[in-house]
Amino acid sequence: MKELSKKYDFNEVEKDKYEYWLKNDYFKCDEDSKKDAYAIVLPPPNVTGVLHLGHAWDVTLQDIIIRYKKMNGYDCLWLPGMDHAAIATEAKVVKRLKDKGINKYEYGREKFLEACWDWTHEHGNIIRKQWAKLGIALDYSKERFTLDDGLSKAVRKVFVDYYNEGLIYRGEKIINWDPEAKTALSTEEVVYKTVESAFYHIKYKLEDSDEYLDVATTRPETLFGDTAVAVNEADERYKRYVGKNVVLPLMDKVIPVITDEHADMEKGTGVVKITPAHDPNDFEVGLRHNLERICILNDDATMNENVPKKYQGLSREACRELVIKDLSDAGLMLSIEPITHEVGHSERTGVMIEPMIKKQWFVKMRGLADNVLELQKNKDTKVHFVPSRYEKTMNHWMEITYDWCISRQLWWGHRIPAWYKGDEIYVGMEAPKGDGWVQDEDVLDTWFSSALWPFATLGWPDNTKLLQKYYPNSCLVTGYDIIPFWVNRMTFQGEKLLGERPFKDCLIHGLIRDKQGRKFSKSLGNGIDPFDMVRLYGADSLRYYLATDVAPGTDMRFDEEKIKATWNFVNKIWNAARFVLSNISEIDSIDLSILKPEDKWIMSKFNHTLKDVKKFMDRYEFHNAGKLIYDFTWSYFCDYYIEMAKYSLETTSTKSVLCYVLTGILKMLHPFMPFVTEEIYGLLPVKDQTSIMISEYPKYSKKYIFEAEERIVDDQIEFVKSFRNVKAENNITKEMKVMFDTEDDNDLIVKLLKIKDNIVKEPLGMKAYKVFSTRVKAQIFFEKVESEADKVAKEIQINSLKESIMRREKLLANENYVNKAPKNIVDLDRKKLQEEKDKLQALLEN
RNA sequence: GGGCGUUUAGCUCAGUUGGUUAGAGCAUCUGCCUUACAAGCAGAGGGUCUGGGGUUCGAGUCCCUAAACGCCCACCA
Repeated sequence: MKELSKKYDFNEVEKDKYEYWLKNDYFKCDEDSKKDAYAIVLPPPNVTGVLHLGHAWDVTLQDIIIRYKKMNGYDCLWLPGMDHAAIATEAKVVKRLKDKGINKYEYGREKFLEACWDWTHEHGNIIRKQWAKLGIALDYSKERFTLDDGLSKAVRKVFVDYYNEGLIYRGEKIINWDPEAKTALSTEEVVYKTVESAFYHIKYKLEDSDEYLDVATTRPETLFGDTAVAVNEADERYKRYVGKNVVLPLMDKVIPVITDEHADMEKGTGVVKITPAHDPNDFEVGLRHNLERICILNDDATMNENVPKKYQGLSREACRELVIKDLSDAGLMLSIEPITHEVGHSERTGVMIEPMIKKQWFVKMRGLADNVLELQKNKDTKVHFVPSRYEKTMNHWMEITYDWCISRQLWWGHRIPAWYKGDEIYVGMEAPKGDGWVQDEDVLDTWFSSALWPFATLGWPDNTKLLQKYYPNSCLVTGYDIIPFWVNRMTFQGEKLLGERPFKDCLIHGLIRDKQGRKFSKSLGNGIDPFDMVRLYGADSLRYYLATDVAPGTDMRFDEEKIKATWNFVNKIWNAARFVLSNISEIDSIDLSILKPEDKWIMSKFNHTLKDVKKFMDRYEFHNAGKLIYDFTWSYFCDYYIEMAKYSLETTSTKSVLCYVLTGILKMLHPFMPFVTEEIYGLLPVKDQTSIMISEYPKYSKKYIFEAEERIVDDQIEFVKSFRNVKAENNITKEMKVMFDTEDDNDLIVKLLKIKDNIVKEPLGMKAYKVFSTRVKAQIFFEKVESEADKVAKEIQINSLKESIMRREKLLANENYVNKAPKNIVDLDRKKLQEEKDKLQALLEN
């Protein structure tokens, strides 16, 4: 038998396990098997970088589900993959090339894409190694990439079909422009930040008059694009100006004063400048009044040729300063009122978003979203969120959603399958026949392809075996921050294209923060590399910590001390196993036909625990399941059963129970700690499989519930605890004499108390002090000289007992309580009352 | 401006459908090298559950209300 190290050595244990699992194909699904299917698609990490703690958390939860379901007899598919992350990866590659002195546009589309593929392969390999470190059971034979041929085909199919159905259209609208990445964005890719700014009150003089309108704006530099000034029709203050013209400051130009519902009498001065090309509301106003749209910005947010020469080429910031100065110099600036307000920034590049009018491709959302809302009304068709409150996040989005701008002015991504020839347009799976067709330069939003992930990875649009068996997926696991980007879109796409929800359950977790509750960020330098934690404490410790620290859906504050504590737990298991293994090496079967009371006790406890653990596992409440296993293992099994077992190690039942329960613990723990459980399982003399991964999850068995023995041993333990307490408080040493008086067989108590050598038969003197219990019908006497402090302590104890007795008597005298409360609760109170009375009696006698 | 979450021991977190005197880990204090584990064992102290009101025999748990912190959504010129 292999000599096990005293201290748990995760390096030794985790070495080679992953390769072993892979080699034996334990991670592979079997689409031909008759077993029920259980499928999860991995949220594909961006190939932008490497995995962080959030990923580790996300994949650990999924691995726990997969391993648990596998052990429960399901044919499991866990499909891995990565996301090409169009804008994010493109930004990284642009920067890498720039560092080498290469400009993207001079480099050319083809070579640039090669550089992107290089980047993808590099980071893909790193990510695969990281997955292996964490021990996650991914079926690599099914691995996909959001930009591979299959996904590309699916993307084109959706695009073409939607186009033909009128669900995808090309149009000129105000979109969110990222002047850094020089691309359009969707509303989800815009994050609002509070910015210090000001309301600039500007004089718009009436034509041929000294009168003026006070126009307030936060963006004075956009006045060059103004084509009207609007007031509300009902606004008495401005009625007389309607239909007249005002002179646009700094421009030799007049624009009309119009009435429009958009002008709110309550807001500002009630006069609003209309810039149809740079504001979504103004765009609508412009449509209603047929106003000219003057774009005043270049794609990099510098001023273009539509502004006066002196401002051309300036950045929007520089232009604003100059405009303010020029307005002030001209006496046209009425006042500057400082404010803070929310301004949209690009989620990726961080720069301020410029609303611009552009021709882009859109998905018409209303119908698609309504379909989801309809299906969410029925429990058989809805996506079940865990925790359920996140359903509201999705539904709200479905209610307010806008048409989705899907075209991106990038190169890295799925190129839009549209071709142009003059005014003609062709949308199709392949390039049209004939000369002169030019393909659309743009690519699609990266989320357009990832929205198809739950089914395109299974072969859709072909009706494959995989698709039939594993769609809808059983569960999706992701963070709440991804709901708007991804979960929502997978849902409407799956439901539209396949007529069914993409996954039955959606397990949502939170974000990981640092110990002060701050987000991890590069600028704070508070980032934690999960693989540093793996190096320090092992993957099992990190996994158990991540899976059990918080309840589903809530944020986690990262605490390295807790990973350390988890290592202690693993070490505890390791040593318990060491003890068990060294005592059961010769058994070749498990014989539970004859059991001692303590055997029955631990068997009962094990079965109760198992039942609850399964309940929690099925509900994705891994923090509850983990806690139960922890308590059972440490308290019941290690602290009591193993201690009791030490006195009957030669007995067959003891050996069998030790082996049986240890096996059960390993199996319950395996989804959380795959490495150490696999190691110990491999050393067991009796087991059902070669690998714990493919072994069967323990089954709850009523046969091994022994209520009577459970209660007897519980009572004995209770007695042991109270005497240990007295023993500690009175410094009872090994040498002190005690007398143990019992009616029943309470040998166990003597053993657990380790007082065998202290016991004397003859009665002790008059100063004997007594510990006793009615439950086990036993008393212990020992000599004690009562100090003043003891007397005080005793007095306090007596008083609190009296109080408790009074409280309980009053409660039991309350008819309302006795009649309305459940019987078992009331009975418990009665029992408790009697015990308190006995205890009081004993104290008074001492 | 809407919506959501959090607030429980010194710290980080649990706490099922309301039901014994609210739990865990870490930290603290006391005593132990007891032949699996001193990163361990045996004990102890420490919270009235953010404040206020209500429902109930009974509230950390349900309802109303206030506050602090955080998040999401929203075109405030």
